[in-house]
Amino acid sequence: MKRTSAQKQMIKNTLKELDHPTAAELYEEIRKAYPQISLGTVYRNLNSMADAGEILRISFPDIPDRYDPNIHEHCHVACVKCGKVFDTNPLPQDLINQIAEKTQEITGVKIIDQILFLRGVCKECRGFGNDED
Amino acid sequence: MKRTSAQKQMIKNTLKELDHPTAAELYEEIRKAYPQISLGTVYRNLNSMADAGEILRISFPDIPDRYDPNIHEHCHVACVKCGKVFDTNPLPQDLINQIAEKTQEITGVKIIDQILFLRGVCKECRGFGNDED
DNA sequence: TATAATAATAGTAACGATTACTATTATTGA
DNA sequence: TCAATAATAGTAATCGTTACTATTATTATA
Repeated sequence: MKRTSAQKQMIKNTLKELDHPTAAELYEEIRKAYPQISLGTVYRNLNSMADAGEILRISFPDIPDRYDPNIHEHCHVACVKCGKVFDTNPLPQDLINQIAEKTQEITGVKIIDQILFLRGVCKECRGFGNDED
Repeated sequence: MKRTSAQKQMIKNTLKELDHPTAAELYEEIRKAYPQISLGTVYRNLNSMADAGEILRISFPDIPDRYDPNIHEHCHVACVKCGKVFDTNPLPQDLINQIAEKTQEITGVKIIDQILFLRGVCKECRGFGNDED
């Protein structure tokens, strides 16, 4: 049967404090208060929470996975320069669903997951607007 | 200045023969005719072609990148079981563009790339329809 | 409350995709 | 023909993540 642990709680709490952290970022943050925590423990707990649907795993190519305690958010943007991930909250999910349905017809692949996957350059990395807009 | 090479040509040709191959799959196929080719050479050429916009790199999380000589295709589905990638050709790109534009407003991230990222289970892996539909 | 069964952990090794490095080979402009 | 230098082959290294294993800690129950 499932058991609690101090580590699990720390991971949950720290996840809420940081903004879309990677496993490594969580690890480093928790280590400040609890140096003996293991990176494997962070991954194991993140995985089980994600599998249980308690948190969201955000997987973009080329950058480490990031995690989100807000499971209602379903679309993110990643900055190609710093790798930071942003919410895109009021997003027309219906449009994405439409596309998925059509795709299923065309390809015969039974769709179980759709993620619109946006990449760009964030304000910070653009130097607050002095670049090309 | 840029130079030609037999390897580069083989990679280009084999890319057209296979269906959305990975670098490793290309490597294995080319090795049949030219055993001394190096995996690094395959990667290097795929990268330079992709950077030059001559081919498309398809990056899904958890599976190795796949490559497509059809640069007009912009949306793919991947099977979560076998990792195969499928085209979804007549796809409403405008919808995706709409979403991207709205996202740029909300987040301030200047969007440079949008990929709708569909995952599912392909016909083959579903056993030709004897599974749940 | 003590204890036995066994989740969960820490620490480290392994993995797989990709990139980096380096000595060698091959293309090409002169 | 040949010198300059892209491109290569082969191998080592990297990085995010998972696997492994001995140890620790939780919890149901005696």
